[in-house]
Amino acid sequence: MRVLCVAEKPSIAKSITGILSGGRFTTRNTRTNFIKNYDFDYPQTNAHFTVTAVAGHLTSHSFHDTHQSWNSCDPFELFDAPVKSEISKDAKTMEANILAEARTADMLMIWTDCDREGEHIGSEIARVCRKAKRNIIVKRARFSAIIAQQIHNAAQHPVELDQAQADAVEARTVLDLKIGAAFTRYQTKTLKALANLPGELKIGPCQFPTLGFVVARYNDVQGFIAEAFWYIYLALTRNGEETKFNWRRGHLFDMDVAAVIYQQVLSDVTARVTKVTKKPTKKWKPLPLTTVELQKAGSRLLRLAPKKVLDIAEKLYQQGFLSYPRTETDQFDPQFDFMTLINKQTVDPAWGQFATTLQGGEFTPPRRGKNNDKAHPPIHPTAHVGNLAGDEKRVYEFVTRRFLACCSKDAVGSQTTIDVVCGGEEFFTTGLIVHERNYLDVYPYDKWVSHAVPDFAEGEEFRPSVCELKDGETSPPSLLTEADLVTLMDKNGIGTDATIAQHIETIVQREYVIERFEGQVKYLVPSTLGIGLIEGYNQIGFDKSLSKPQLRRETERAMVQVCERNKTKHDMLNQAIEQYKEMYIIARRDFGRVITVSQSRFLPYSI
DNA sequence: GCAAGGTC
Repeated sequence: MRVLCVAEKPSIAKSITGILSGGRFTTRNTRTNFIKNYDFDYPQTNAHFTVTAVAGHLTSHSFHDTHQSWNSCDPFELFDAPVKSEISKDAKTMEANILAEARTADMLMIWTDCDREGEHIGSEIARVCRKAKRNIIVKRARFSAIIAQQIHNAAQHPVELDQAQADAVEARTVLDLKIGAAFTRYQTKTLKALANLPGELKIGPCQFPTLGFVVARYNDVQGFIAEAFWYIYLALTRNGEETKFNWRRGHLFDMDVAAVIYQQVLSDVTARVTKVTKKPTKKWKPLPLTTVELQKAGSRLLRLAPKKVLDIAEKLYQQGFLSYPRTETDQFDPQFDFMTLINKQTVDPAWGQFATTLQGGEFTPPRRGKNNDKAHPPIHPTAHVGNLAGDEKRVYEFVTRRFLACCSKDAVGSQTTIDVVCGGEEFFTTGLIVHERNYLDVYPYDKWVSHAVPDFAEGEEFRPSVCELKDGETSPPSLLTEADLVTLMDKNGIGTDATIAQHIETIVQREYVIERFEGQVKYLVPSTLGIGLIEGYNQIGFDKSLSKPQLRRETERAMVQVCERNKTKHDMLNQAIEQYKEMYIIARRDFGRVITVSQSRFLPYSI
């Protein structure tokens, strides 16, 4: 029996080979530089195994010649035009490899990631192998972590490929192409005549809402009207130290009411301590690291663009320093071997000492988040490396410190709250004493510092040194940062962990969005072009405007229904296409308004 | 010449 195993990427092929072969295997090169074929015997199932890989999807989708050219048809026709799927140019040599290997194999065992895209890639691989050998047995190995026991179990008990998941991905792929092509061709043709545009106005179902978020926040900032408020401020200076008290009411927007209360307080300005509460408190250590969290942290703490952080993590992964950097999982497998990885870090001059204390008994299992993609563990260092420089060093350091922090203990402190009453009004102040820093010692990105309050006794009375009616005003929301945008996209299901950063980079490259620095912080502001497009589409009055996340969220939901077999891929495709067609028709009917809004925006092209 | 999703 000869079994051909095909993984989604070379690294997985290598890992499962190492486990299944027990380290005894031979390696053959293929015509694709980075893909190897591994051969070995697997006595457990009395089979000869060949393990290889592809690199993601093998096929790409396009229109037939009749609709390929921009002048071949009205863009609207694209919604109903047939779409063909072909092996993409880059994938030809990978296809040739698995074709050749499949010819002499009895069974194909698919080892792609256990997610929707993995199931679809599996279906692409199966199609190629059946072309080489019509009656090849097709099986799928199911595993949720690269752990010896799981990999052996998957190899010995393969299951069937899940066609429903592959169908869901197929439907989305076709849908995205049609939407992207129809709207891109239409708005480019219509608006290009107007202004001196640099090229095509490319747009797609993820680009629309991503840009929409940036414009919406910009409008919130522009349209913000500050509101005045009033509050009573109380302070006590004792032994040269000032303690500030907060008003329980926070602040009031009605000056007259605030003034009346203030007068009442002034009638008796003796403050009495009603309660002194001292309670233990903790600062929780961080959750295991996902891609989205890495990007947010990278943007906020390291000031690196999300795409840049992911590119660096990718490179460190390829060098064997980090685990796979695209993961939604924020819980470690219970069998995860923490100690071996912690041991590797004990030699580091900066955090080695801390790793040693974890080794010596301070280790505590990481917190468990709510997400598990069943394909990859949280991001962690897989080896120690001491000779990195620049941004690579900073990203590696962040991931490593985060991992060690996860394996450490929460910080422990105690919080003191002092409640006082003055003139019938309640005020309070709090103090914090940090007793054990624990994970904070290795994770300087979190701040938690003691701020003591003087000793107050219950029942104690004092005369405040300050009692004033102060005013202030509400402050505008801040412009969107990249970290904010990643959060919004993640929450609304726009893009995936692997593509969110890409989408952000795309709208910047297309000049719909401009990066604006205020000090060290980078904000995203829409360009005149970006505002013109989004406001134009919004003015048309879609309740499900293309600039809002709703339509994309519905696509995501429909995919889940297809996966659960509550909907066919044809129904999903037809229903979604009908909705986008409707948007398109309204846009075309009212596009004059888009043009009016756009014209003033487009002419002064750059900001 | 259009997208979004994989990964190199």
